[in-house]
Amino acid sequence: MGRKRTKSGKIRLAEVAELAGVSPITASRFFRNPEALSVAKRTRVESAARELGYVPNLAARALASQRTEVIGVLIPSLTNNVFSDVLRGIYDASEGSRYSIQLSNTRYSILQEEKLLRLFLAQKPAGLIITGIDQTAESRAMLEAADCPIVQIMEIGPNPVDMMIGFSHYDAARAAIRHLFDQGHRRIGFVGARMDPRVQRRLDGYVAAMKDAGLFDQRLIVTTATPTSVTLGGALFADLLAREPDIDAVFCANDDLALGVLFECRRRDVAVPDQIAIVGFNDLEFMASAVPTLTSVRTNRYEMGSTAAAMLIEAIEGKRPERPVLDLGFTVIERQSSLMQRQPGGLRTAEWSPAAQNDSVTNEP
Amino acid sequence: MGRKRTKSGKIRLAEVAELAGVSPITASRFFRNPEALSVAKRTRVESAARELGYVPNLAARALASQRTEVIGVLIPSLTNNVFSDVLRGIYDASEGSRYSIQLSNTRYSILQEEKLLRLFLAQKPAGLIITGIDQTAESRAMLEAADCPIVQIMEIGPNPVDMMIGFSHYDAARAAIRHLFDQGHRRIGFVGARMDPRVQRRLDGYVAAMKDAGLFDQRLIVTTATPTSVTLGGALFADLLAREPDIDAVFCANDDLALGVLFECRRRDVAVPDQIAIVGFNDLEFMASAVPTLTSVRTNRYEMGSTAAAMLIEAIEGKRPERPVLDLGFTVIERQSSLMQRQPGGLRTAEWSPAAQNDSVTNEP
DNA sequence: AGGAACGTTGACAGCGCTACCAGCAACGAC
DNA sequence: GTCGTTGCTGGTAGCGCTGTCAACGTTCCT
Repeated sequence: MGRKRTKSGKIRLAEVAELAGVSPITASRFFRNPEALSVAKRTRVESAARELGYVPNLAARALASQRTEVIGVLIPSLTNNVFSDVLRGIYDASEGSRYSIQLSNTRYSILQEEKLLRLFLAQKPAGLIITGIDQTAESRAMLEAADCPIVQIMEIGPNPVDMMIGFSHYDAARAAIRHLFDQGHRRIGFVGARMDPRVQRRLDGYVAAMKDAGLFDQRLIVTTATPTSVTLGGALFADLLAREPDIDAVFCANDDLALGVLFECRRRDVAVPDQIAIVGFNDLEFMASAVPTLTSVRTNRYEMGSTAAAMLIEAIEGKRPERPVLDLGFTVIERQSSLMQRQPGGLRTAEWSPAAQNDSVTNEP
Repeated sequence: MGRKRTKSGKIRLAEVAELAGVSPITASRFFRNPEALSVAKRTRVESAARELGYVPNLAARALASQRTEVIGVLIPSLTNNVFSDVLRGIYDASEGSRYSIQLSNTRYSILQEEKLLRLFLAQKPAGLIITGIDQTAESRAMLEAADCPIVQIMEIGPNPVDMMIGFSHYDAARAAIRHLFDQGHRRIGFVGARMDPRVQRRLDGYVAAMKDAGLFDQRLIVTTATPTSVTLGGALFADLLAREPDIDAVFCANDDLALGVLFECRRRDVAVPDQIAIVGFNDLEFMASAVPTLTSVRTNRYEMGSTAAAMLIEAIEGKRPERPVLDLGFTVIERQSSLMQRQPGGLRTAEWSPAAQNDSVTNEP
């Protein structure tokens, strides 16, 4: 009776084919492209597979077809809330598809990223999602030589490797500062941590806005390479306040820092927003709940992840998007921490959509 | 000249072997068990591999060896901070090993878990990390039949499938309540969300502690199946307070809820801890930074992840741990939000270590 | 009616690696 | 000196699947 089963007792494609009364290759096609089969054989194979509880062997498939059904994802941090939202989007969008996610953590190092990229590409992934637009020259070359679709996420920039989805951190920061100007603030501090490329571009946006208004002062900027935390936000703000007691607002490069600043204000009995206005970045869930509620720049992180994965899967399957670069925009969510006169509703938003926009404050260099 | 290269231009093991002047199988052994080679051949293969930039084809390896070098990880949520810490531990511990992590999200559904488990096991993972001790009977059967090491994480219970690492949520909750008793609180509310099995066991611990003290009152408990959030913490607390205005403390099933409660207190001008004491669970970073600082039960999440992965890898390689069940314990971090008289140092801790412990409050049923 | 075009199916030959077993030299025990 | 025994190396034969191409009807066009 030949070898009916492998020693491990697993059902092979050949068994399914035999039960269905077709050749193995026909059974194989059923799983990859059912439309190519006649209805009769399709149902036969389907019921045979179900009856035997067949599960394809992905290793054999990968070896024979010279490609895997793995989407590689490179992100800089697993701890950061921002990435957990993005990841959730990626996993949600890939669920139900044939593709599985292979995740790796670059720890904010582009050298580590290069190393992981080499590893990933050697396994011929079906597609790749990478964070940001700052890769080493070597990484860039590998990406360009890769024969799979690639999506860069988190921000947009001039030279996409392939597809790109994100928003302008520079513009978002400028919009936040403009909001503070609108509320009458002039001595606006900047608090930033980690200082990865995207935080750096937020700083650039802040600097540009301040310079445009003739209000730039280097001493208003406090940054550190240390990873971000709520506690750190409080500490950096304390430093800033000690040095520049006349500041009237703080723009924080992320919401954890903003929460830390809020707590530090409370600790020092500094009134928010009357003495110090606070603006954060990302609009994490707690911002709406804090007392006072905290203004932040909402970024569409979940959508970034899910859209990136969806675009990637489409591209893998040959349907390339009409526009390879997608700007998801951002929204300044104005809340109590930065509004000088309370609004009746308590919430105003200044949305910035990338499509139809002619706004001098956010778009000028 | 035979086929020197595959069409894709990739270096194969055979090329490395040829350059090194050994047989392919010897080259293969170099990558799996270098000690089995003579020093001369070892160095020859090593330099040949380096020179050609050889990267093994994992699909072929998996197919030939009938096993993969993949560690499957099943967690219920990607959003929850708790799991991002655990995950970081897992990824850190697996880095540098030959194993790669395959992550899937059960979304707190044991049916989804069962489905994913079936998928994972079909690919013969090298090992498996699963969350919690509540699996379907079907899942349980599959796990017991699986021929790979398995670690259950996040909590400990009576019947490990294989290895287990975590702590007693029940005991941790009791320790938190005991701390509140010590501080003179009697009408202690419970605020919980999502109500997954571990939160449920925290509730059980709370109930047991309250009953033991003769202080149990069903009306002190507010729970919901809704996913947790800071905002939700405030809302649940508002409900509780409306119904039971005489409460003097709240034990929150997690720190997000606790932060929400703190904000709600601030919103209502309820003094913390003088009118209401607050205790959270997990000791996320912001708890130490809040105003007042928030008491919480510290859980060793990163260690749980890293130790689980390390144990698993050891077990995969044949070195099974002496004790398959590891209790990582917890620590009640006492901070301002629950201390009736301020301590000079501002921080006291009541550590509970699983090893040498004879504490009636935490260990009685 | 002849032929092209299409849809459907199957035979064959690997994909790149490792399990298994055999072979060979060097060594020590009797 | 013979016989294991050990350490290292290589040959053979797949692992389970799919790419390629050829072959077979069937339909449709001219």
